[in-house]
Order: sequence, then C-alpha cells, then structure tokens
Amino acid sequence: MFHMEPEALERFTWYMREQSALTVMFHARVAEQMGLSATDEKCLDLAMRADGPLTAGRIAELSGLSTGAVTGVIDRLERAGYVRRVRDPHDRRKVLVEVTVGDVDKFGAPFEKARDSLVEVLGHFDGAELQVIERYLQLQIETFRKRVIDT
Amino acid sequence: MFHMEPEALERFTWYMREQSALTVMFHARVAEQMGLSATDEKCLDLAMRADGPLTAGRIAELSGLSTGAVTGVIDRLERAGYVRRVRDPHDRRKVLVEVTVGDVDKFGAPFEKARDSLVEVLGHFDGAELQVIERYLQLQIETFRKRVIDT
DNA sequence: TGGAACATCTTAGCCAGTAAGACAATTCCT
DNA sequence: AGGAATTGTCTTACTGGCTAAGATGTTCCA
Repeated sequence: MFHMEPEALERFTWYMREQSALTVMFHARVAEQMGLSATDEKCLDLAMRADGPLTAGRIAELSGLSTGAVTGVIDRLERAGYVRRVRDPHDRRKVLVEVTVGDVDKFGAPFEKARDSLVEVLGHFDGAELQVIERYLQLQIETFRKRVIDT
Repeated sequence: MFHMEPEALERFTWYMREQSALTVMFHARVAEQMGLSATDEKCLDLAMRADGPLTAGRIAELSGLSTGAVTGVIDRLERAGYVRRVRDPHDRRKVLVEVTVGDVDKFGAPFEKARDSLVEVLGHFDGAELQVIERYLQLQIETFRKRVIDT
C-alpha cells in the first residue's frame, strides 16, 4: 500500500471526471448515429451486455424506467430493427427482448473510432505496463460497481 | 510499440464498455441524489467543469439542447440553488451561469463513494505503477477526445 | 443614427415519461 | 382440481421537458 499525495489524488479525480464526461458525450454520439434517443440506446446497451435475453420487466428495473415506458422503448427498438419480442416459452407472460443485430460493436462510426483510439492508446505501452493497466481497470470496475452502484 | 493479441484487445474492449455503462449509472445516481434530471445534471456538470462561467448559449451548444430548453434547465438549476444568472457586464445580452455551490465534489454521497473507491483502487499500486496508470489515463482522455468526440 | 446580427426568453405543439388500472398467464392454497 | 392471489406486460390519461419559431432586448457597424 502506497501513500498518495493530495495533489496526485486531485489529478486522478480530474481524470475520472473527464473520462466520465467524455463517456456521456460518447453515448450521445452513439445514440444519435443509431437514430435512437439516449434512453433507447441505454436500454439497448443493457440488452446487449446481458448474458441471455432480458425480459421487459428486467429492463425496467435495470434502467429505472416504469414498465409502461419500457413498452414504448421496446416498440421503438423493434421498429428500428435492433431487437425482437419473443414470448418466453416457459412463462408466457414474459416478453424476452432479443437483440437481432449480430455484432453491434460494428454498428456505427463511434464504436469503430473508439476501438481505434483504444488500440492507439494501448500501443504506447509494453507488455508489463499493459498488465498494470489491466489490473487497474479490473480493480476499478469491480470496486466502483461494489461501492458506488450496488448500494 | 507492442503488438497486442486479439484476445487482449477484446478484454480491454470489454473493460471500456463496462466502465462506460457504470459511468452512465453513476451519473443517474448523482442526478437522483441531487434532485435533478439527467439533462439538468449534465448541464450543471458542464458549467462546473468549465474554466469560467458559461453563457446560456454555450451550454446549449455543448449540451446539444435548444436555447429554449436551456432556459428551462437554468431556471430549474437556479431554483434548486445550484447556479445563479448573472448578466455579462461587457455584453448585456449574454447570461452567465455561475455555479454557486462551492465544492460540488462534496455534494452527495455518490461523489464521496466514488472518491473513496478511487483511493481504494489506487492504494493497490506502488509509485511506478501509478505513473503508468496516470500516463494511460492522460493518453486515453486525450486520444478519445481527439478521435471520437471532436470530429 | 438606423438596420442587421446576436443572445436569451416566450409560446405552441409534440413526444416520452409516470401512475394506475386492464388483461392474460402462472402460482398458491385449501 | 379450482378459485383467488400474484406476476408480467400493455394501455390509458395526464404531466412535463423538448423543439421550432417568433418576440424582446442588446450590440455592432456602415
């Protein structure tokens, strides 16, 4: 455990904040590019990052929207061709939201640009350094989720 | 320059994506905690991260909202006590939006938790490793802004 | 000085959001 | 097994923020 000077912590806080703002802008770009509202893109992202298909109700929970709003979201996503409604064969009350776009990472210029810039950034580091960065990212995600989101 | 295996790139892409989703959730938490909509919080964040006070019009540009919408945003932020309207003495058409909350980082539990988890994460690295991470963050922010946002 | 350009605010109309309840399927309980 | 309670989604009525267009007040410049 290394003790950190206050100025260093301040710098890192600034990085976090900056990264955070850029991320919000990025999502706005992606949504615009895909012809979706921020809300719809957010829900689509949830559906894509999930293991299996999500139910409409689960999307409501995860997104914080009402179930009625989610009905509208899925309507629009379905009309735009990004997802498909499938009734759950085991419980026919449920509606499974299946993402129909094979590889959405390939969808839209912002994703490609993001991927490119990631490659460019990582190209500046050697193997040992990449290990440090990877450890940092894993720890950061895990800790942030545990301490900030899941509470 | 180090050549990267495809699986490693895939892992890093996943980290980016995960971080991105967590960030969006974080902003939602902050907004909720402050009693603001996502839009209002986004605009307040813009005003806080700027060097000097922003004009209403500049906030419209940066946020992508119409000027009419920004009028409403500032109304709500002002009523909630986060900002104050000040007419620009040099150009009295302009409205400068002054953030009135001294240190907004101290505002709300989510910010504190985020700060705590940052300290916790960084505590797992020694000085040399922190330098690598800092270099990574700087490069990441700079590259991402240049390649993804400013185009 | 008078008109064009500019910055913000106001207004009307629209669309997405919530809350409450309807409908359909499932589960529980006796 | 059969009716009641529960669950999951959709529908409806209503609210509120957003856009577009125009009004108002200010500055710039010929």
